[in-house]
Amino acid sequence: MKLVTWNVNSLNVRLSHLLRWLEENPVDVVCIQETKLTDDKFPLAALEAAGWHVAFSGQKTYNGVAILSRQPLADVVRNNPRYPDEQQRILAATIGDLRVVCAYVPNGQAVDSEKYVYKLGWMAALRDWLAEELARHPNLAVLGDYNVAPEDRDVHDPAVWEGEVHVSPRERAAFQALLDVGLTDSFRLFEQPEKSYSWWDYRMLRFQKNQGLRIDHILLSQPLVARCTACTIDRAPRKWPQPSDHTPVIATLAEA
DNA sequence: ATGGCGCTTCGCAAGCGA
Repeated sequence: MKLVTWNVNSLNVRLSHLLRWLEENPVDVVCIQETKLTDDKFPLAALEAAGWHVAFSGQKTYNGVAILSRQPLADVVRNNPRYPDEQQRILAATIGDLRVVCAYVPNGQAVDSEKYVYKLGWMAALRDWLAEELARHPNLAVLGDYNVAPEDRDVHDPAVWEGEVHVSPRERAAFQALLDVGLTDSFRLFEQPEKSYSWWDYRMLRFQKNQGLRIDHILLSQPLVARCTACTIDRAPRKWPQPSDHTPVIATLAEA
């Protein structure tokens, strides 16, 4: 089965991209970030017509997350129960024998800004909650836009980015703390092309020059690591007209 | 050093993203 994470940067604008990509790519679970839609505006009918079970949690203008699944979703949880948050950034659901968490980690804006402090606190609370989720659900997959490039090889030019938001030592430590509860970055289980990224700035021809960051990740608990046979980034939709600045990341799991 | 682009909104400029 295939699990996907994709920050669509407005589901309103990108619905046609999403539907096209889903037609071209037979997958089972899709975690979406930055829907930027209140729940009353969510395109539920279009996605159900395409054969998806859907859970979503949105707000006006910013953030918003959704999970699409070929199988029914159960035990849907909005937000981190340990961290009251007006911003809609987390959705969890049980799908078959998997517990799936869709996460949109705060951007952080600039190191030491108010938003950066929020990001670090938010990630620490996520870690605490994921430790509990993992105890309840050994088959845990956490997919999302983490807004952290874990290592220098995930950054097109580490010298330019040194100390900046997305790569700062405290953000990388907060990301490592997520792994330390018992999760693994599935992308690095496998040989990967050099200069693999999942986001490129719209400006300055960053995509054409492949000057990006790898900030969208699929983290797997140990039993799922044992089942994981591939993790890839699909750059194709970034080349379509009016693309999201992020591109899908796909993990493949063998049946238990 | 700056801005470049794109999306959003009680739009016509500004906040935010990354």
